[in-house]
Amino acid sequence: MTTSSYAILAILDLKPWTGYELTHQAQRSLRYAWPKSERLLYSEPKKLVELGYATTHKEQTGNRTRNVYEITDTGRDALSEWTGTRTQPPHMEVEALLRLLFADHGSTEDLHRVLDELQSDIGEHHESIVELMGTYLNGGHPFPERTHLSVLFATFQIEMFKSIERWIDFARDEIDQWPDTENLGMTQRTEALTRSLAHDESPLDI
Amino acid sequence: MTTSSYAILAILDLKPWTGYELTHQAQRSLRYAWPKSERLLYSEPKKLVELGYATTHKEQTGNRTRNVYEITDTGRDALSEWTGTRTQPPHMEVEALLRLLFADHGSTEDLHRVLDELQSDIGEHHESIVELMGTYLNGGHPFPERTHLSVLFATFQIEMFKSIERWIDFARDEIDQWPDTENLGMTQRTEALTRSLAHDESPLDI
DNA sequence: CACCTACTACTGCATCTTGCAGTATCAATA
DNA sequence: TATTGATACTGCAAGATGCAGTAGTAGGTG
Repeated sequence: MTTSSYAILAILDLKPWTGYELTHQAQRSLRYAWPKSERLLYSEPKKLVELGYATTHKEQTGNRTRNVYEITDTGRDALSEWTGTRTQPPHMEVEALLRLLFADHGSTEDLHRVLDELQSDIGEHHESIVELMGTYLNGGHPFPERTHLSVLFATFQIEMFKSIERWIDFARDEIDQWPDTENLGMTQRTEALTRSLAHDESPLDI
Repeated sequence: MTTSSYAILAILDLKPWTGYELTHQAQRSLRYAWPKSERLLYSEPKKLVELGYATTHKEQTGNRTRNVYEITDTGRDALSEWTGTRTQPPHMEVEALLRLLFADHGSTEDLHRVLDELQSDIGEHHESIVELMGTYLNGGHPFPERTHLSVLFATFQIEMFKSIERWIDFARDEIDQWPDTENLGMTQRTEALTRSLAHDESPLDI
């Protein structure tokens, strides 16, 4: 059982789903906490059935069959046990930052493009979560009794997106001061920044 | 060539390294932008050699051999080409948020423990990057001419860590208002939060 | 001087995960 | 009637991780 298995098991605990529904529900609801590929999401419920944590049966719609999955009591026990285990540390991959670290291979224009791309990726997610909150306000939550959890979760997302967008603006201003990407080293500005970071101050507030 | 391959190639461009040094340098410097396992980091330079992007030779220290890798001109060309490709969107896995989303399986104490664990994980990283900035101030950067890049990168980290820590405090206050984790749904507080999020306001500022 | 520990320096293997291609049905619209 | 887009998956190759295992070296202790 991986964390992904428990994630699927938790969704399965809400109600029975077909593989297709489960996969797409997982992509929608877990996208910002635990993003997993469609392929994996299709495989997980099969594993749960093998372990006795879920049951499956085929449903017919005309000429097509769908696999319906349902959680078992053993599955619910497994979920409760998971609650007691240690939470894994966050894992964040940001290719834009990787490219920033090695920006001396390209021009400042290249680096600006990287920031533009990051901004547009974050912007999309940002917009769609703001929209989602609009639908919650109109009673659009699929499991209304769980709204308090979804909304607290959403505050995290919005905070992150806003922070990243603020940082992008800050980084753009900084890079605009650079004559080039290479060999600047410890400039006066960089030293001021380093000093404030070493005192654990937020340089964006200055 | 994956993004991880280019990451290793970029580090190889700084100077020749042994597999061991390369692996550990990559873990230190990429931990917050592109975290990869030791195992992968050992495999990547071999792939680079196969592709002609690096050369390798054995060095002897007594009875032990070490593999030294060096970038080739073809490798440098590959790096330049990479600069022109689209940056991948960020990918963030936060198990603590997954557990928050399904917190109705456990108690508010369980949820508080999850937040404590997140805080301690983030806190460790936060501390170590503040310390790192202290060493930069004392000329401790291994490639001084690249300090401007490392420091701008560090501003991102510190901003993220501070945001997450602020959010943890906010979430703790919110959860303390909950009589339980289950079936609260759209409470008055949650509705106020949802409303401010739907207007793209930061609820933490209120 | 032998012993122990911690670090150096990797490799193999099972398992997890992704991306892509492929297959086929169904419903709505033009 | 044809076509598009959504439904409903599966197989396979390749990327990535975790863990165990192997073995040499340097430094300090008793």
